[in-house]
Amino acid sequence: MSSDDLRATRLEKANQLRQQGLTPYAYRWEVSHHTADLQAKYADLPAGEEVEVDVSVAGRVMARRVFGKLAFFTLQDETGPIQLYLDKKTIEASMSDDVAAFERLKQLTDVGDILGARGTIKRTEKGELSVYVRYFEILTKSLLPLPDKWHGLTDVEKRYRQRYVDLIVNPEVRHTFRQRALITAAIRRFFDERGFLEIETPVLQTEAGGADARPFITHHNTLEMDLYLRIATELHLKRLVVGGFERVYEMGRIFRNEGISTRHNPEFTSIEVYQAYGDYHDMMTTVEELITTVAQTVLGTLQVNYQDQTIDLSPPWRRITMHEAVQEQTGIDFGQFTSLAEAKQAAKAAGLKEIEDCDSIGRLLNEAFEQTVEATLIQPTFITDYPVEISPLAKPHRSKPGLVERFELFIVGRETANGFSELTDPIDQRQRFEAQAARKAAGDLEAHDIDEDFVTALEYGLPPTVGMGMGIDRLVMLLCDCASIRDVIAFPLLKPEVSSGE
RNA sequence: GGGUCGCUAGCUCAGCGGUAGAGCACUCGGCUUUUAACCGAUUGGUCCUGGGUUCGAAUCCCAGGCGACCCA
Repeated sequence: MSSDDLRATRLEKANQLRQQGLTPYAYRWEVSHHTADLQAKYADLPAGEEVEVDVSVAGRVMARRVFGKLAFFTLQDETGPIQLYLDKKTIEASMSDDVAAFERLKQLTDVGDILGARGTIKRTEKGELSVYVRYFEILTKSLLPLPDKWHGLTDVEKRYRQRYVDLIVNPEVRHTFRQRALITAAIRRFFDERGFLEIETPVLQTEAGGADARPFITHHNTLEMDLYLRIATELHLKRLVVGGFERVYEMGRIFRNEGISTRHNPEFTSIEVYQAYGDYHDMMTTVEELITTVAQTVLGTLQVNYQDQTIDLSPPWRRITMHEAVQEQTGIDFGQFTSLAEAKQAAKAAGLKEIEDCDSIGRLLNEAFEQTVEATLIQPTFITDYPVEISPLAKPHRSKPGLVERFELFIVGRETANGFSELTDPIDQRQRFEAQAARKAAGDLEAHDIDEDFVTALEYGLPPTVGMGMGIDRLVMLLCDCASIRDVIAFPLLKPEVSSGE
């Protein structure tokens, strides 16, 4: 039967319900229990026994097993399944003013319908905990068939395009998004308990900044001006620290106009945290505490299984400078070079590729790091002390010229967090911005102009401050063992399907 | 951006140059202890789109679309 025929059949059933004086789209149902609560409460009820309690459940029919005068439905609510035991005699006795009740179950309900059911608790002789139904209502008539009850929905594209179907039939998907909510709640609790204030900053901005990334452009009609969607929350949160909030954070959506992959979605969730009077050493400890607290709260363990690898989150995590890490992998000490040409020669000799565009030793070092070190950082590792050229908002290192006080946290070869002692010198900041603006003028689409107002804010005085940004999606991927960022974003960006005939 | 693979019934898939198939779902009949219920019967198609080759294309070729994976 074709899709249209299946739908027509169910529409006809909805009409028949109306003819019986019933609505296929009810208004409410009094729920007394979730199925998981019942499963837990009556876990020890022996097969064949009934408990004379009144319970009321509601959910979606996932399976129907109908006999002549007896039927078993599998009902699924948010917490999971329970069986409905529907027996003709009992239903006819308890719904005596509704003679068509049992026939309605057989003829007018389908897999996919939302049902409400009241009755007692009974474990069947075959051992399945059931609601022994005395009264039921069809609360919502479903017009479309669910995927194959055994194979489910496996087509990845369909799962993302119709996430609601994915959620109905794949319990592990519901679990992932529940875990995600627990993770974000635990993160907020962590910072709230430490005196941080969550403050929301603008998504629409006249100038994007705070990161190297291409922004999305949108348009304000009455102002007749283009606006950018934010690529970071950094510059506004630091303004708040200038204003006197000593501990602030924001968890929210960031938009970057770049490609899509298993690790990139154009809109993603980050948290940025700023703490006055601290430095990057303090923040590394905080990040360590944050992630271990979240893992312990949500997973109950610090041994995380990710894609067949075991990640040990037990602190303390390894801390190693970028120079040391690169030297470990390549044997090259980038600190010894006095000229770029000399450094490039050594890099080429070590087999590094595509280094022609690097216009400084610092960028070359970073390239060497990305090519040789990043993928090896499986267990949590803080890489510290980055070149100033790639860190335009970080404070110069207190003892190492050319470097800044910055760290990045790597887990399973992925950048998971990025933090630094914030640059508080407005004159230095202006010069760094000018260098970025020059790159933009030279055609770098990820570079941005000087944020004059931010420099002004720094001139009023930013206390010594440490900041940190972390990708929430990647953390959820790690803790939920998801290979693709699309598995932790409910509605990932997809190209529209082109329907023929348009 | 490059490479590999996929797209056939509502779902999961087979068919790979000669009449478009199976299981599940749906529809009808039977059935008071099933849980992938079972038994019997029926129904269901833009084979992703557009060209080309051929007597004949779901199948071979070209281009395009969407997606997955790997690489950059």
